[in-house]
Amino acid sequence: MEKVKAWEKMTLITELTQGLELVNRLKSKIDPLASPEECDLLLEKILSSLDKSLSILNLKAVNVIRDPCCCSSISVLGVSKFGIPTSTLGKSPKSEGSDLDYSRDQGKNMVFKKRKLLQQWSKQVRISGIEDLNHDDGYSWRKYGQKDILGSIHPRAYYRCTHRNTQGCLATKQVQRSVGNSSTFEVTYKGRHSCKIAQSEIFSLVTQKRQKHNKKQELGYQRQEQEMVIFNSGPNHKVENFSLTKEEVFTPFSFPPTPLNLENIEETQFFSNSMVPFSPPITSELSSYLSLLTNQIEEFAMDNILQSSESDVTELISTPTSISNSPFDGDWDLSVGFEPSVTFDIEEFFK
DNA sequence: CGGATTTGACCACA
DNA sequence: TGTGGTCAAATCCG
Repeated sequence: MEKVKAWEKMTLITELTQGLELVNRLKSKIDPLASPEECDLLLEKILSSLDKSLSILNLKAVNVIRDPCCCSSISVLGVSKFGIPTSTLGKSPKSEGSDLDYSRDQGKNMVFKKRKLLQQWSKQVRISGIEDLNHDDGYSWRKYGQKDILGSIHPRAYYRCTHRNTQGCLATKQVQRSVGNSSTFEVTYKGRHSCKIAQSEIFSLVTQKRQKHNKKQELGYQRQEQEMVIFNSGPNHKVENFSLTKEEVFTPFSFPPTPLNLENIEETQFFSNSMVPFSPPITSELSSYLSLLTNQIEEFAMDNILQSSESDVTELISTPTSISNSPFDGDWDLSVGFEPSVTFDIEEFFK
């Protein structure tokens, strides 16, 4: 058994390293002189490599049912993933089956009353400096509570997605001023966004970016800008620690199968399932996406493979789990390794 | 006036 | 029973 796991790890490392290398090679090829065929070939290889990795990983999640509300959830990288149904994640034995507890006003909000049900995943980031905490991550949040926390000078604020009522988006976040450094905020995200508004906003902004870019080109801009994706956050938005429990799956950009308008067709293609190779246009956006892919692979390798020793796992997440933190134990969805929000700075992205 | 925030009360869970 | 998370009425704000 251990040997199998070791073999899987090795294969994953190999495949992902290869993917990384290919992406870098492709990046270097993305210029007007590169032939489309060459790019196609490299893309095919990258996709094949990533698919292999995912096949291995998905074997572990074969029993996982797809999330009913995000049934076609696809990460920003186009990596197909298995979602874990909201109603089965972190569920206490008590609340299984039809024994779902809703709020007192059951018909009104369909809001889960049981705390555990929302603990699908959590991630914690630290944000230095005063900024608009309601929009620091690209989503719009509504505060619904504040609570004094034992052992902490500062109260904890509770936010939920603005689209909770309109779209049933269950994403929430908690913001608390750091005890040591009061200019630092600790933000813990829970639940996943299923709202379409956030997604369409992102698409719309991407389109705006594209138009802006095209205009610049028309105006004779010579400089090639990497304007689509900026990694490792801006100076004010610092992702210091990140961790996921294995039952947690976060898809900040989980794209529904709803048809998208034609002007976003390129994004749609790119975001679609990696099993279907997409065809260029090779654009600066693609180059940027590939940057994202490169970083994700690097992070994936760092977080999930190279640092698989339990001692290295930052214990920031308080999600109750009886399973060890080793990323390769038990059933879990490794597509979280490609979770784009880890290094994806929305603010920088949309500047 | 409608949406967002505040805040005391309620509830689940350990 | 204490603590953390959520609800919902009251209040604020643009």
